[in-house]
Amino acid sequence: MSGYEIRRAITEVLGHFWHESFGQIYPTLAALAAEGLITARPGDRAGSTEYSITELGLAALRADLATPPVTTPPRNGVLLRTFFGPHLDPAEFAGMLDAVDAQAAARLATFAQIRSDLEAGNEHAEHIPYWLATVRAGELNALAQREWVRETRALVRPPATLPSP
Amino acid sequence: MSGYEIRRAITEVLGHFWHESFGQIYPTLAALAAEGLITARPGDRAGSTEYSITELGLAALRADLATPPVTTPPRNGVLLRTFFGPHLDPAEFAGMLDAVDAQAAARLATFAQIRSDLEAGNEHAEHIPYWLATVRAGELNALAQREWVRETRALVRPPATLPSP
DNA sequence: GGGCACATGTAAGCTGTTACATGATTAA
DNA sequence: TTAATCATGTAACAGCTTACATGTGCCC
Repeated sequence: MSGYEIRRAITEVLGHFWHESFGQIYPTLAALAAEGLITARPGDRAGSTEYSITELGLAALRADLATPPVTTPPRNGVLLRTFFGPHLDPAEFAGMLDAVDAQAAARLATFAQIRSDLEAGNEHAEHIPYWLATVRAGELNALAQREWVRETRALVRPPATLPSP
Repeated sequence: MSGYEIRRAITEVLGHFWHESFGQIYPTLAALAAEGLITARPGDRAGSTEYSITELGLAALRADLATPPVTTPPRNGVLLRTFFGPHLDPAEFAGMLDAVDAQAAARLATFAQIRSDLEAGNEHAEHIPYWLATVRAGELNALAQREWVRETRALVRPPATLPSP
């Protein structure tokens, strides 16, 4: 693939759990080619370069994947605002919850589409269970977020007391 | 609070959804003091400085909180490894799932402790629902992760076919 | 001819981490 | 007395984003 295609593949395929910018991709491709982990050749379009992984590169990839995953320290803006809830305008806070819910719902719709595409296709058979697992992670996460929104709405705006009989 | 205390409070109280390092905290405190958003005074211990928020600072905090949360682009090492699952040794992959599950279980235990502390105390009454909401977010997220591990184990290692009668 | 998608690459600059240097206070 | 904790601050650097500069090829 070319750098451009790699970017698109990362955005479209890994989008819900990974990202890279051009500023990372192009210098990295040059570095990987210099190390012999990938090879470069002219692409179909003028000026474009297509890359392929080498045996050495595949070994390096596998060694990297065998490394324990790095967990990035958390910076969750929604929960930070929730923590300081009493300092926010209630309507503002409710609006934020609505936005979280709507985004989670939209993600669920996307995942449903990806899931049905994956289940319909019959290529890459050995990869399918793993790809479905990443989609499932997205679904479970979105479902948990929607549940959190429901519970939080109830928590912060307790129901009015029933009129006494 | 002093910078050191702020660090500890962030780690202990906001730890599951926020973090800051000393390299951020000390320069930021100096900048905030220069802007008049906080005031500095000598602390109890020799060489320590305690800070308090000013009215101006409180207004700035509220303005910041009213801003839409910034969502950091995702880099999920576990899902990246899952996506490339067929390139991993199955035992390695299973070990990663075990680790994810164990970490989620540990987080659930921590959250249970925090929750009971929050429910027992009767200070900061107006904050309690919001603090419980952040804990609940951690719980729901950990539960979703454990469910994902269960489902993924089944997905990638399909049950042996039953012996025919 | 214009606009869009494809395509590459770099430079400026911001954010944030890590490591280090330094020292006071407290508990074992 | 010695280790741990409290406490501050900086410098080097890693990582990454954004904006910009530049150009091709296709479709309307």
